[in-house]
Amino acid sequence: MSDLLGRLRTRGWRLTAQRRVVAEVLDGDHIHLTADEVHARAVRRLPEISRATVYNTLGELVNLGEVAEVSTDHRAKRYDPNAHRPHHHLLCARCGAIRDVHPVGDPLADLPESERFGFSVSEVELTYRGVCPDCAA
Amino acid sequence: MSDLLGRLRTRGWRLTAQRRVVAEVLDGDHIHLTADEVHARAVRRLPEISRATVYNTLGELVNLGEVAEVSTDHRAKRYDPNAHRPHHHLLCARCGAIRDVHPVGDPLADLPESERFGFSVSEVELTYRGVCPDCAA
DNA sequence: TACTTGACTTGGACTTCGTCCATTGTAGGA
DNA sequence: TCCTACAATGGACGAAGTCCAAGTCAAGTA
Ligand SMILES: [Mn+2]
Ligand SMILES: [Mn+2]
Ligand SMILES: [Zn+2]
Ligand SMILES: [Zn+2]
Repeated sequence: MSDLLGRLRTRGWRLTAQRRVVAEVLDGDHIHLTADEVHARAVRRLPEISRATVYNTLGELVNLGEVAEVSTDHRAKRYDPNAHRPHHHLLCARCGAIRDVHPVGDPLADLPESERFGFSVSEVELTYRGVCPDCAA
Repeated sequence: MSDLLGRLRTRGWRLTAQRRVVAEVLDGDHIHLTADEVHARAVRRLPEISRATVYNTLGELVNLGEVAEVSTDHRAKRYDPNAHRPHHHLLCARCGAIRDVHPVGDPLADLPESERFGFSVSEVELTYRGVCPDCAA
């Protein structure tokens, strides 16, 4: 996320207060906020920012490959600024906590040709579920 | 899915026309319908069946472990009658086609202890994405 | 600095997916 | 056949997200 704004400027992005705030809110590790959570935090810094703008900006960041969409539960999408180093997710079935994880090996290699049905397979998403230490206590 | 209705009856399920129709609609291989698709097909056999009943019945089947909920895209949940033999999914990014797949190896074993953050991990969901033969042509 | 303009933002209407609930109907046992 | 607890209904409601016409403004130009 470090020099996100610089990278975006060179791509012709118009730098507005709203976009700056959305980028700031997304900064950090193990960040997986919903659009409404992003909006709530953005409003603290820029009270007049609209929900529509947050959705627009998140969508653009996803298209540019700067942010990844994550579907953990069947609820709202979550937005992950850690899009540059590929990773997977571990989540707590009780409280919804999410951690970035890096399994060993390549799950793509585990899908034999006979199980590909003629598809050209390019991507794999892996979600581990369990109970976190806090919820187990 | 074979003797689903029999199994449900022994569990004290009241056997109604609506539930029978929902079960019939879900019968088959590589079936991953949304609730509204289930409703549309059910209506053909039982015109007065309501959306609420379809949702209720699907929810019950999921709780009983007879049907699995699958979240492929970020849209509607899909209902998978193939809940008894565990499997994963391969889907086409263009047309949304979904196939059941069985990767080799155990993805659970690929998550080292150091990447578990104290969680007790019990479940793993694996989704492959690509382009199906029809869409590639 | 002031001007200009196309890109950006806004709020509210709208859509989709799903839940909830009061009322009505009925499966299955007595 | 009758009873009644469980199930079905449809319409209101809610959450998440999209769309649009109108207003605003970033940044290039002079
Ligand atoms: Mn992540
Ligand atoms: Mn399946
Ligand atoms: Zn937890
Ligand atoms: Zn396809």
